[in-house]
Amino acid sequence: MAETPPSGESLLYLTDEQLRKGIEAMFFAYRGFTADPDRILEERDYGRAHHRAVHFIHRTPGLTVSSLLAILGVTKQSLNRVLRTLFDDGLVEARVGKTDKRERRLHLTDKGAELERALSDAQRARMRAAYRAAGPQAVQGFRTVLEAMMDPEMRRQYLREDGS
Amino acid sequence: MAETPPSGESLLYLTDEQLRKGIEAMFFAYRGFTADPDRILEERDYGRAHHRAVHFIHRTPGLTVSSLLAILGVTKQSLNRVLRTLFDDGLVEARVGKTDKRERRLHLTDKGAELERALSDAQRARMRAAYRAAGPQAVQGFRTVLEAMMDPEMRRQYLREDGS
DNA sequence: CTTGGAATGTCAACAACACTGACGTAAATT
DNA sequence: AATTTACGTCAGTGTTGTTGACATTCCAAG
Repeated sequence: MAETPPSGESLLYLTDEQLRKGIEAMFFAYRGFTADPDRILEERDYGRAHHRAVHFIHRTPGLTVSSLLAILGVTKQSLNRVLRTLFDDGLVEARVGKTDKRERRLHLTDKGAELERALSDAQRARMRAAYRAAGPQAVQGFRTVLEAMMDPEMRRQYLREDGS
Repeated sequence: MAETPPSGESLLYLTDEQLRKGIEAMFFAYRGFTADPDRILEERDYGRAHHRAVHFIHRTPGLTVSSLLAILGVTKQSLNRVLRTLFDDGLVEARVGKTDKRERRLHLTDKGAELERALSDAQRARMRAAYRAAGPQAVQGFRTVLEAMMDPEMRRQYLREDGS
C-alpha cells in the first residue's frame, strides 16, 4: 500500500489502519461524550431521547414539533412518547402557534431549563477539558472533520443559526 | 456569534456557545458516522451491536468473550444474544483457549470477514472523504480532541495495540 | 364554500438492545 | 477440596425506535 504520501500539499496518506483508528476514536469518544449526561438522566428517570429533545428546545425556543422531528430524525410516535412525559412532568410547554394554530411551539419551563443546565453543564465540562487538553488548533480540526462527516442535510441543521 | 474565530495560536476562550456547537457537532457527526453501516446491516437483518462485535473481533482475532465485554461495556447477557446469532449464521467461530480451556477465543469466519469488509469499507469511505475535505492538520486535531474526550479506561483500550 | 393537505396526537403491535437477577457448568487456582 | 473465574442461559423489564391506522384541527386553493 502507499507508504509515500501523494505529492501536492494535501499529503493525506490514509491507510486503512489510520482510518480504522479514526473509526474507533469516534466510537470510544462518543461513549465518553454521553457518559456524564447519562448519569444525570438516570437519576431522574429520563433517557437520551429526553436529553436530545430538551437540548434542541433550549437551543431554539418555540420550535415546532415537525422541526424537532426533522432534526432528531425519528418518527412522530417516538418523539411524542418523549414529549408527553416532558409535558406531564412540567419540563416543556407547548404554545399554540400565532399565525398557524395547528403548530405547537415548544418551550422549556423553568424546571426544564434547570434540567437542561444540569445536562449541558456536565457535557460542556468534559468538552472544555478535552478542548483544553488538545489545544486550539486541534479544536479547529476537530470541528472541521466532524462537519465533513455529517450528512448534508444534517450539516444544514448544524450550520443553521450559524455560530463560530 | 463569534467575534474572533478560535483558530490560530490564540488561547482558547471557551464560550458556552462554542462548546454547545462542539456538542452538536458530535451529535450530528455520529449520525453520519453510523448511517452507511446501518444501511448495510439492515439489509442483512443485523444491528449496530453486531457491527461492534464484528469490528472488534476483526481488530483482535482470538480475543476472549470477557475482553470483548470490557471493550463494549455491556452485560454478558446482552453480548451473548448478539454472539449467538453470529455463531448460528456462521460469521464468528469460537475456539477453546489453548492454555485456559474455559476461554472461548473469537474469530471471524470467511463469511464474517466479508461482512466486516462491507461495513468497514463503507465507514472508511466516509471517514476518508471527511479527512480529505478537512486536510491533514484537521485530522490530527480531530484525533487529539476525541482522545481527550474518552474515559481514561476507554482511552487505554483505544491506545492498546497502538497504531498511528 | 368545499376540499385537500399539512401539523399534530394517539392507539396498538412489534423489534432491537440494553438492564437485573438467578442459576448452572466446566476449568483453573488456591 | 473449596473457591474463583469464564462462560452460558432463563426469565423479566425498560427505553427507544419502528409500522400502520385513524382522528382532529386548521390553512390554503379551487
